[in-house]
Amino acid sequence: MGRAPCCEKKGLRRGAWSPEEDQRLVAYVRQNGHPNWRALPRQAGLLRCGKSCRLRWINYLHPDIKRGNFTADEEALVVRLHRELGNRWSAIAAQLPGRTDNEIKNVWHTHIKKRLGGDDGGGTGGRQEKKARKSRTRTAGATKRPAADVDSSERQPASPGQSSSVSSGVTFSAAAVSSSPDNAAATSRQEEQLQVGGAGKAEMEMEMEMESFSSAEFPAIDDSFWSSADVTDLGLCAMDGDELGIAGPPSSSTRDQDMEFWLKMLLEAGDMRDLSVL
DNA sequence: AACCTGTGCAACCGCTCACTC
DNA sequence: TGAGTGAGCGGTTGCACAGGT
Repeated sequence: MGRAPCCEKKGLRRGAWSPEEDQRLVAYVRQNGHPNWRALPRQAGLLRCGKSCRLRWINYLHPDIKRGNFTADEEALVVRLHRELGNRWSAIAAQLPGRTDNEIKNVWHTHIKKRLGGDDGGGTGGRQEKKARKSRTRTAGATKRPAADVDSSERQPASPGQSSSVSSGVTFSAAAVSSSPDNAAATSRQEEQLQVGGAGKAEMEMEMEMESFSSAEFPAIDDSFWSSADVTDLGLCAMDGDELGIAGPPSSSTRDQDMEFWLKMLLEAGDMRDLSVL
């Protein structure tokens, strides 16, 4: 019963929105609201799919949207809500005024999940692998947007207040943090890496060793840890070791020292479990 | 300087739900 | 009651850019 496509794609623009389009959309919605997204683009004089307009409005143009990096509190809330609600981003977004489901989803996949120690089993788990593949093919001269696409000069600059690399703080070694559910995934990641590169094999082996150590010897760090003694409250995202009063990973450290540092951090963090914040 | 790789985010895709007729 | 339609949601992709080699 093939559903009709949400819009006739022929002749419609795709890709990044130009300032003029934004302006039109905002002006139209301000004046008329959005009783019917499907009809809106035509009425507003936009060569866009209604769905696309809706998305643009909700995720970017809506006056209540809060731009910029997530605060520690917001991240903590996302972590907690995700634990309660799963990947129901819209439900999570409802608890974070000014944040959209899309934004939260992005933040989750790019920042938080990584910090929590990798794949949560859902969604974009294969991202790294795909990216790697893509990079390989891209250099061989592949992916470009369709011709209908906007040219790059029209591309939106990063939104106001948004630095393009917003990486917040410390990057955990996946091995050191890997909390129990993820061992399989982590292992496969490592296997993958082992296949890819000959260099650094010793490091890999060490990581794998560390990982088996962490899963065997560590008390399992369950999700409640991350939500109770929140990551941010441990200062793991925004502070370095000095600020914590803990000797940070020596700047010219060897990898072993790094490992030791993070192990120590995690062990100490484990003692902070009942520092319940939320 | 040139190239390669990883990251972050905006946008798209496809599915499901809710509603109407 | 079932088909058609619009809206919403979650997953995925494409691209720019930063950092590394």
